[in-house]
Amino acid sequence: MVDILIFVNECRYPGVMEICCTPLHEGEIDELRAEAMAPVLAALADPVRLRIISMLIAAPGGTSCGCDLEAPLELSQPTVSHHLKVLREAGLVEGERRGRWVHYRVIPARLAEIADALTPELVTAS
Amino acid sequence: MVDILIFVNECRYPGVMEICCTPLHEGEIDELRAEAMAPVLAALADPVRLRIISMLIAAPGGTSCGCDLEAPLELSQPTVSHHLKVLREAGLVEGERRGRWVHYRVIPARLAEIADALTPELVTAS
DNA sequence: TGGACAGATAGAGGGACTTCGATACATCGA
DNA sequence: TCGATGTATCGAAGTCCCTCTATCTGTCCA
Repeated sequence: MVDILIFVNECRYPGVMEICCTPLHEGEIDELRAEAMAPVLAALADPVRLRIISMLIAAPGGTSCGCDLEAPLELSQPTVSHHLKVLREAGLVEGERRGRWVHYRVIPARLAEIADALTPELVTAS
Repeated sequence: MVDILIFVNECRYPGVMEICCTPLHEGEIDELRAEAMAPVLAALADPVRLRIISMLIAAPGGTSCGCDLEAPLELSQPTVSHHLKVLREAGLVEGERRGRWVHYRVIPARLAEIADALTPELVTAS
């Protein structure tokens, strides 16, 4: 899809083009914060893992064992285990072993952190 | 002086927001929604692109031309152009050509939609 | 009109990711 | 103790992503 919008701006000051590239960057996040935030977003940036998170939240009690995820996801056990590990290492879910099962649960605060990190910037922008 | 500014915004995922940003906590999301949401998160899941978004928001007027991003990011022009393209195709930023510069701007609503989709219902989830 | 400059594109190299089958580990029940 | 079952890890194949250099397009100014 390509949207073509045509804007017609009147510029009163011919020299204004030179101002366009004034140095900016005040209050932008630093490299460290970006490097810390990206992996968590990367953990979320997979259809399978989004579905896993959604399924965990929707599950009765907010928990589900890994074996119950394989069938609806139509993925092999090692693959599901891999995705759960990624989510675990990103701090987005936690697992609790109960006998031979591991019950997984979403950590809501972690999701909220990410959401908040994306939201406040909108205040200054709008 | 009259400048004619042309907006060319390509969205690789047409109609994606309608299905992409169903909150994760409102029942189990289906495969289509997950497939639509993941690429937008993937666009965000890169330190360079997070910094670009932050820099655009922090810039005076909320816009910056691509050339001003290269130095602080310490990346080549093609690399910065590539990242801007990814953000553009995810619908997270838009570019507006002014003369030989292209001014980029974050689309706050898009960020807000992602944030809303991630925001868990802490009351029920915790 | 030609040089200078901003931006986009093409292609390549190196690395990371997703998925699988095979296999090891952990726990339960008989 | 032994077999069954749930989970984790390993290694491989294929794909995708980030970055670069080289090059092309588009725009401005002398």
